[in-house]
Amino acid sequence: MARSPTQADVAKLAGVSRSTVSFVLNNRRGRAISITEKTRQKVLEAAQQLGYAPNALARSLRSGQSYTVGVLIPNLYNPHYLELLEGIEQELADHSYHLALVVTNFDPERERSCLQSLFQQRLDGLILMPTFWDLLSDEVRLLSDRGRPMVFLPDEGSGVDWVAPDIRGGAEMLMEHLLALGHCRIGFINGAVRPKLTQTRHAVYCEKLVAAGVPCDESLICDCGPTMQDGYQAATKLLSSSRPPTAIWAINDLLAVGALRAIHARGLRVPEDVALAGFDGTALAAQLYPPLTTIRSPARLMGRRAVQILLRRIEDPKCKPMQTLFETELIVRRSTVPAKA
Amino acid sequence: MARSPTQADVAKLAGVSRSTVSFVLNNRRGRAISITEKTRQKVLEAAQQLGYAPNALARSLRSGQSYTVGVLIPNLYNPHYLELLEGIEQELADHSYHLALVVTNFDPERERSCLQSLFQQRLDGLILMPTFWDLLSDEVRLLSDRGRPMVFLPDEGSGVDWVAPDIRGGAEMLMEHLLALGHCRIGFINGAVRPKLTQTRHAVYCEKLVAAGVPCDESLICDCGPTMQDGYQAATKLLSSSRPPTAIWAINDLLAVGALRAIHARGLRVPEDVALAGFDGTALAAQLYPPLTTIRSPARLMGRRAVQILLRRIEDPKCKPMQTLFETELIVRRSTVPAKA
DNA sequence: CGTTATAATTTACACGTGTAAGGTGTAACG
DNA sequence: CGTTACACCTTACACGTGTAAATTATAACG
Repeated sequence: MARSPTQADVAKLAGVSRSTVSFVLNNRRGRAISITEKTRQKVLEAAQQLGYAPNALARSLRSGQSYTVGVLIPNLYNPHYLELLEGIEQELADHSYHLALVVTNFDPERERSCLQSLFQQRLDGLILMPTFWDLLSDEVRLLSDRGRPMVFLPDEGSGVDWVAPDIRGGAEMLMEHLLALGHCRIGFINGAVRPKLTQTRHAVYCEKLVAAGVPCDESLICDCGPTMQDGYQAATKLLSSSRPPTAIWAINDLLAVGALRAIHARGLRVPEDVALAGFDGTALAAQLYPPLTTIRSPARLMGRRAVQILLRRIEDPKCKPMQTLFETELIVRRSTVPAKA
Repeated sequence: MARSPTQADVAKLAGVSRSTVSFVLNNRRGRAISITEKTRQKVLEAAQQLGYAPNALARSLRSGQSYTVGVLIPNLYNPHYLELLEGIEQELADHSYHLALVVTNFDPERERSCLQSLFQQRLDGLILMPTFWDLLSDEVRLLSDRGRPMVFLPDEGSGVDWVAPDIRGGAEMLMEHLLALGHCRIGFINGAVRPKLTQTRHAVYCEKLVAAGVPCDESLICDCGPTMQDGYQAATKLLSSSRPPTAIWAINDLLAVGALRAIHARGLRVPEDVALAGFDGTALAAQLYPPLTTIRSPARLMGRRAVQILLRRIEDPKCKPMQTLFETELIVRRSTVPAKA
């Protein structure tokens, strides 16, 4: 009921000064400050009795550290982002850091207000998952100038810290896989909320087709929104074309879920009639039927690494940019290669 | 580079006292404090020039409000929890509150340390999604006694604030639906991480069978973990029995995903050979093939409501317990009822 | 016993803010 | 001209903490 007890309350009860309480409670062994065992016990007992807990805000104000990291996530329904977030959360927890979550929905305004939080010292650092940060370069530069730590995940920029998967490598493996299976008409479902996030895969898609001597048919490329439902509609559109594709590549696993339903709904078999592949290698891909061929990037590891870099940056703001590129891996499953009957 | 500017810096540059700066910046119109337009402009200009932003920590320390709400979530892969979280996040954002996320993995230790945070005034309140809180009654009671606001989502206890879906009603509708379709052997996949979360559905499952004159065959009930993979294994086990079920009810949509793959993998058709139903009514359920019959609870709304209650509680700690039960809805889809051919 | 070294504790300041209370200066009015 | 009223601004305190510096108590030693 009453307000939470403070060191002053503990001090009064124990009959000592407030700073003695502080010394006892922050007792770093081997410190130049010494306390009699007797008063030490008195203080601990009083603290215990009152149920004292230090006020984290006051502590942060004093120390300049909030032990809180902000995380910008575009949405909460794409499992790839969530696996990244899982890694981030675990690593932060391992270091006793707190996690402030902001869902941006790709809205620059939301992102801006989040950067503002970093500004206001509520946060020790920021992990920016795919964002419009290129549109916010003013704020970002200002924050950089003030030495505010931030890590981009994934986003490769020079002079800043980032973690990213080798998207190009993965995309190449995937296209080679599809082409090697003999597919010439490959549909491409391109969730185009952010051109920046999709441009590499789009480029590789075209390059690999051309390299294989296949013309890049624009009608096989279908832009759409970010949800499963969008993937369903995109695939439906591709399949109802007069010359439908024999394989479909959805730019991420989430869109592939919708695409898979669209294929099934038309009574087509996967992969016999239409092969299907995704991207990201989420757990969901393995649980579809048939299980989905995809490119795995080690999302949880990437999340953890982003935190490691951020914490390193916090403790040493001057150290040179840290950037990690993670290998990706082709996971071939039944959605492109039928079980040997 | 240099530390962030404070009101003192602004004051010095503008040539006024620090508190004048504070008055200008917090300028509540119609306040008893008046400032000359001239100095007002001087201050604003100086603040602008220095890029001043108020220190949120100091402000919180002073005001006793952190404008941050803690959210305990069991994990980040069950879409139902994520939809609840979405609602929470949106409503918090609408009220300019911050969201501190803690993933508990059903680990009481994690939950305890999170409650500790509330203790330390870092948070204004807490939203507890399914937790072991009944095991933490000591801490919870202590926090309650100190008037710390918290809302349970979902968890019905007397004397505390909560939001919950009508699980019993939903379960009854679902069982009636399956029984009406003529199913007698109904498998029940029971993700039994927390008995408390599943006991109602389990009870209804038995009651409705008995009421229909069908004995409750224990071999049709399969406990399992919380992941899609667990659902796959559970369904596989059920289907490989000597007398396999003609319908399967997975206690949530996530487990149903795995179950669906298991059914398909055995070459069985849904719903002709085995019908399948889930629970929660997540977006994922609609995107499976065939689309999944399920019980919808308005997750985003529930999340929003939880926040509304919490904020109400924060502004008036004395008001009587607020509890909201949300209606659930049976969504019949093709996984139990075939399309009319 | 007086001095001194050192252990134990306290006083004092800082972190950055909001705001009550006090102090100036100017204008109005008797 | 003296008083009063008011607009404007500043001084002063509080929030709860960590810690340097100053102070007091204790013990050691000549």
